[in-house]
Amino acid sequence: MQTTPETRVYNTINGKKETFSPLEPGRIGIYVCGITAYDYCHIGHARSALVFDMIVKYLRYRGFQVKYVRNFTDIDDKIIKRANERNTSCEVLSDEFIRAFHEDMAALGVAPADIEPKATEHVDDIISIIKDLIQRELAYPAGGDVYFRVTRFKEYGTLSGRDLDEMQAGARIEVNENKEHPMDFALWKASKPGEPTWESPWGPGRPGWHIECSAMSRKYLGDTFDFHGGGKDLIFPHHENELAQSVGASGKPFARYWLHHGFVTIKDEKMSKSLGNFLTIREVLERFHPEVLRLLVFSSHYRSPLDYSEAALDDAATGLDRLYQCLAAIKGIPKTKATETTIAQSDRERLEGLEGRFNEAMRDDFNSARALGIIFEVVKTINRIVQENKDGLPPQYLDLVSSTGKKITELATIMGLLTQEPDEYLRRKREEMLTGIDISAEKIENLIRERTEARALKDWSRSDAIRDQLLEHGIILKDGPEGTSWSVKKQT
RNA sequence: GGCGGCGUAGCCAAGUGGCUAAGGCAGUGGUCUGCAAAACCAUUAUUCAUCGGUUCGACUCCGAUCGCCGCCUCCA
Repeated sequence: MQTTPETRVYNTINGKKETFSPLEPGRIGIYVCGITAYDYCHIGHARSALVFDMIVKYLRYRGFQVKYVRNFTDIDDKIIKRANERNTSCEVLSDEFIRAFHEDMAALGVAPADIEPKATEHVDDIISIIKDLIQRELAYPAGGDVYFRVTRFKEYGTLSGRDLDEMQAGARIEVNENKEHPMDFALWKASKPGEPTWESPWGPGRPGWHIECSAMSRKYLGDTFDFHGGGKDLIFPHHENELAQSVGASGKPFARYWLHHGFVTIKDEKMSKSLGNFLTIREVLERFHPEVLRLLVFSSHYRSPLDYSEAALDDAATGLDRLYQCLAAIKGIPKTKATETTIAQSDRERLEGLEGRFNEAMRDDFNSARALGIIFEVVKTINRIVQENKDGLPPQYLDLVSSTGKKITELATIMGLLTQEPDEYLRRKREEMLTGIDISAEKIENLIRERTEARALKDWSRSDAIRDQLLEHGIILKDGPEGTSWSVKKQT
């Protein structure tokens, strides 16, 4: 654990990068809004999970004890609607997609949150917080519903940077006679026939969307805690309303730092269910290694938009191979006793400076893109050293190179990258590619043997014919010092 | 209409009031090879949407213009 230099984070609430200091020294509480479980997750959800996975892992690497809470919304309008369409219950439906979510996260290598609470398991906590709000006259029951009284909460709008008058001007709000003010929002909704229902002081009903997060964050992290995160689209109304509810109920500060990540776009348009331009996580993982997606995601800053395309993933895949190939190459350097070979001072400094520069980047609002750039720089330096010292390196230099390799692996792991054994990764990659090829490995090996004989006889035309034959099957040959190896051509 | 963000090489993407404007992909040149391929190395922006202003000095700060995107309704 290093003496921690300051970490700076961009806080949505004031639009500034601030120096982070935890509420309690050494400990961090973070609440992230998870999914509404009624469908498979798309790449946008993946980005959210990956970004906060990285942030939590980084904070832990920095020595903080992190309590990470990410909820599931398992009761809401969309779930009710979908359950009705499918002729099933909300519970069955949301369970199914929570399971699917866990599968997707496991496939992505995203660690589970420490606590993953569900709204339906916290109805008592929700009711209790609503009572507090009513008592403080920040909420009122009306026609079986309960609404938050926005005009009573002076700071309403501070998170999203708007004020009530502005919002009303351009508002597209449904008419609701029960509400005192058009911007008042539901804390509790009277249930309609056939909907899941809980008893409450205001009659049978169910929680509104925002209140669950106020109740669950309070329960697991307390009234005031460090980080609250989610996608930019949650800033308004979800987080604005949460803030109002929580501060309203407790009279204390709520989240101290608000982190919001940018969207995944496709052709520069937001990926969303309503636009229908989304890809599910499982669809993408059918075609790409999870670390490829991670490399793409962390190649841009978490607050920027991220444009998704197959081409971008192809690029990322090539980049990932480069990283793994470097690590594999390090293992191949022979050790020599020679003392003639040296590594230039500037190169040594580059290798030794890796962790410091990596941290400089990550400390600055989790700038994973810059951090990756630094890793790639070091990889390039190592590749050059390896190239220039094919005959081997003396022990002290070999130690430097291999410990740098280990450090690269350690740091990349914060982003969930380079988690496999390099040889294993490269081997499996080849195997996976072979599945789309209409020729067996055995047959390939036989042809290679035949070609080797031809080459020994300098029968180049025969040799080239065999190479062309294999190329038709998508197999590329490589003649190296230890004989001929082969790989599968990239599919285009 | 209100609020916010973005515009950096062929593509993606960091970054800074003044040292060589990271890095990845693609391209080009080389090493290697019988020729290739793969891998590796080298190289690729006198310039940061446009026009003004502040400054000794701006791509970085300010203003305007153009273009793109997001939020204001469910949404990661």
